[in-house]
Amino acid sequence: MDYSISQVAETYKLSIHTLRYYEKEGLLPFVKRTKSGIRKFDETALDGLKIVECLKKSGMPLKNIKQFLDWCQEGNATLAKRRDMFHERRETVIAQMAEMQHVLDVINYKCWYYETAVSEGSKEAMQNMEVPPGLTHP
Amino acid sequence: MDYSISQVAETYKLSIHTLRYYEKEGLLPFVKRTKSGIRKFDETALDGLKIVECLKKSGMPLKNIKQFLDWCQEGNATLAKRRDMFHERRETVIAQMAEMQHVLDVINYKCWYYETAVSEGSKEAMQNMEVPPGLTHP
DNA sequence: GTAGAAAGTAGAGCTTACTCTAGGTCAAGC
DNA sequence: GCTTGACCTAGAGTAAGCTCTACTTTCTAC
Repeated sequence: MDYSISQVAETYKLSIHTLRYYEKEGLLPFVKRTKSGIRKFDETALDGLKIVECLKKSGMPLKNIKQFLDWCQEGNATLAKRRDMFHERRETVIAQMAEMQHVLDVINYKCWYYETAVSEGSKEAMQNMEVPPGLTHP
Repeated sequence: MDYSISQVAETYKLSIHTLRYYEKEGLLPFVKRTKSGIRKFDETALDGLKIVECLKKSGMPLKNIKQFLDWCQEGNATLAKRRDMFHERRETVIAQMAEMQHVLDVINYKCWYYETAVSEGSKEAMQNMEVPPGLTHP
């Protein structure tokens, strides 16, 4: 079953412009065309798009995602590169999640702080910027 | 104790340019100056920078961070707005962490896939784009 | 008091990732 | 066969977040 660009845009919450841009940048090598030039997305093309989206969400720049897709086209010779890339991605994502947990700790503290400040009324000028030690880097 | 812009840049892994840019954008309202115009960062200024960094890492655009800092300057009248902002931030960060876990699941699958593909040698043309169902959105 | 490092300003330039416009083509329904 | 809507391309424009340049001033050490 094939999908049109507008159906894919709808499903993946990307604009049609963005999908065309991705293809121009070499991020959608599996998208085919009808004889009259209209794009058709089959399951392989959609799986490719899913990987692009996944890598993008992992914080990878589009040009590196294109690099990966180029390796895919080159066949088995690049298997080790691709494996190493996913290992590196895994480390990056794990580090990001740890950082996000840290950010969440600070935000939770701030939520508590402002809940207290609001419920106590405007007791004193609360212009506080403090963060408990251990919740931030240095 | 006060710190110079270069010490702060070093400690927080930001460029001097970036710190000056942040100040210009109103993101560092607690930074003071010597009589000759040289910036000095005290504990309050550093706490302010920590919050900016935290909000930035949470994915908040700089102009919204500035909005928050403006509210801080306005005093108690904005306490509820600030509380609501941190609640909204918390929801966003929690959603992002869930999404990152999902991304990590896909990457872990890909790590396994490529480890297998590499160790089995170039058995067949592995140009696979597949992702197990349930690991991606639609 | 002078060299050189480090600070300052204003403003131009860059990168990434879109986003939009103009103008043309194609397919389906009347 | 003609309208209408979805598709196409090429290329210009935009927003965010830096990053750099040019030039001046200030601080530190000899």
